Amino acid sequence: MAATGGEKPKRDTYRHGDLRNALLEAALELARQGGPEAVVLRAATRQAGVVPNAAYRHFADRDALLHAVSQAAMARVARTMEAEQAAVPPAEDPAAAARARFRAVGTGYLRFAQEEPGLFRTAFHVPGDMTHAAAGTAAGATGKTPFELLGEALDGLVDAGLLAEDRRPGAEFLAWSAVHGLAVLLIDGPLRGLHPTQTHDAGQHVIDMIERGI
Amino acid sequence: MAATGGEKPKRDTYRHGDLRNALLEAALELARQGGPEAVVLRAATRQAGVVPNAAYRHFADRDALLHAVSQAAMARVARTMEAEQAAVPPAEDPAAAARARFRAVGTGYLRFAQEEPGLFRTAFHVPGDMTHAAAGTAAGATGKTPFELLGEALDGLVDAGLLAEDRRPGAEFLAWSAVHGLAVLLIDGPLRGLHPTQTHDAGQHVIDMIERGI
DNA sequence: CGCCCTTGTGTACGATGTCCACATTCAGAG
DNA sequence: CTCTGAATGTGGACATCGTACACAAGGGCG
Repeated sequence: MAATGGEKPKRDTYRHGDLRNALLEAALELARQGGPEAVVLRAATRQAGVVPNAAYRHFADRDALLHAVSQAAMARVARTMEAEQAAVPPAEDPAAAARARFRAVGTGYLRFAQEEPGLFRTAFHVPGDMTHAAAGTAAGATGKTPFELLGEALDGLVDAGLLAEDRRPGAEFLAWSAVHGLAVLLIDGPLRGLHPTQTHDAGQHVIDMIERGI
Repeated sequence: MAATGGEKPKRDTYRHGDLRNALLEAALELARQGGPEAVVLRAATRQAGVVPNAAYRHFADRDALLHAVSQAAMARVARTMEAEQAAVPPAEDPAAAARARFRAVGTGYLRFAQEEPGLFRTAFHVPGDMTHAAAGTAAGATGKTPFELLGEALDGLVDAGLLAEDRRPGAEFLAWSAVHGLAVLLIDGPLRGLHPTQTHDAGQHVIDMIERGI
């Protein structure tokens, strides 16, 4: 019994009915624990209770599957950021509110990176092209991608008078660089295995730097 | 003739003489063009004109080989940073000199990322552990690792009175985060394919942000 | 000169991505 | 309601990879 992995779904109908989705789900789970390189086509089909080749009816090749997983992971990043923003206490001062919303973007991003390192790495794994980070499939509940969320938060800073207009252009790349870099450091860099509280502090420090230096 | 790849070295001696090095060299080239996933053990042995298993006399497994390549790549990062520092014109004002040396660290780092994306990605590819970035094998000509070079540059800023002492602790992680994040953006993020001059500007902007926000 | 440890060889196995031909089924045209 | 074609799964096969095990070659030290 130990020989047969842990896949359950014994189909009785010839058709699966929802293979594409099942494969995506299985692949997402693989990515969750093991990152992009753990997304192996045959494993996904196994989990879905189907023969390896069946996958080719729904994905051109392994890369296409991985790409779909990447998009899904990116969408989760967006959702985590949205959740973080939603959690910020209702603001009195509009400037304080704009600032809180901006910080929530970075905090959410970093939180996701720590909580789901496998998915995080998969989201940003794109050999050759990552422009798709702005694609529709990468959007969260509000229909916005992580980049769009960041952009809006920055606009909010400008509106609130916290960021000079002439500093606005290109600011997303400054902010994104810093936060993403820290995320990498935390996930598999020298800052790995930091205590959660220290991790949070590190994140706040980086965001402080961004606010000062942007 | 087209069937046999492009490997030349027809050995006549049974012993290779310098296999470990040959493998490392071949693997480095593979990484240079194709990143970490392109480092395939069999390809390296093929290039070295030796049977696949021979590699196991010098590396425990593919991961060990990849690790060695990663270290070598990291050393090149260090050398590029050193070169960038060496190129800064002799300073009059000590403060300006410290500042220039600091900026050179970031600029060199970014330059390497653009010029050798494959090696750059390989240098920072470490599934599980990246603490080795501070290991001796990762050092450049002066025997210092990228992290150490950054640390020294920051110390220089403090000595020159450009950075408050109480801001010094942990500053390397702020700076590293920002620069590394930008490097990733430039290599396979939305900033990929930017014009070299724009690329340089982006780098300077990020370093500006660091100086202001650190 | 002879022994043995190091280094390279041969053969083999399991896993993976992918191709091609075939089987099964669903859905719509008549 | 039946027939038929387009979707969807299946089976079998192949090249490539990492790696294990047993064997061969040969260099260095007694």
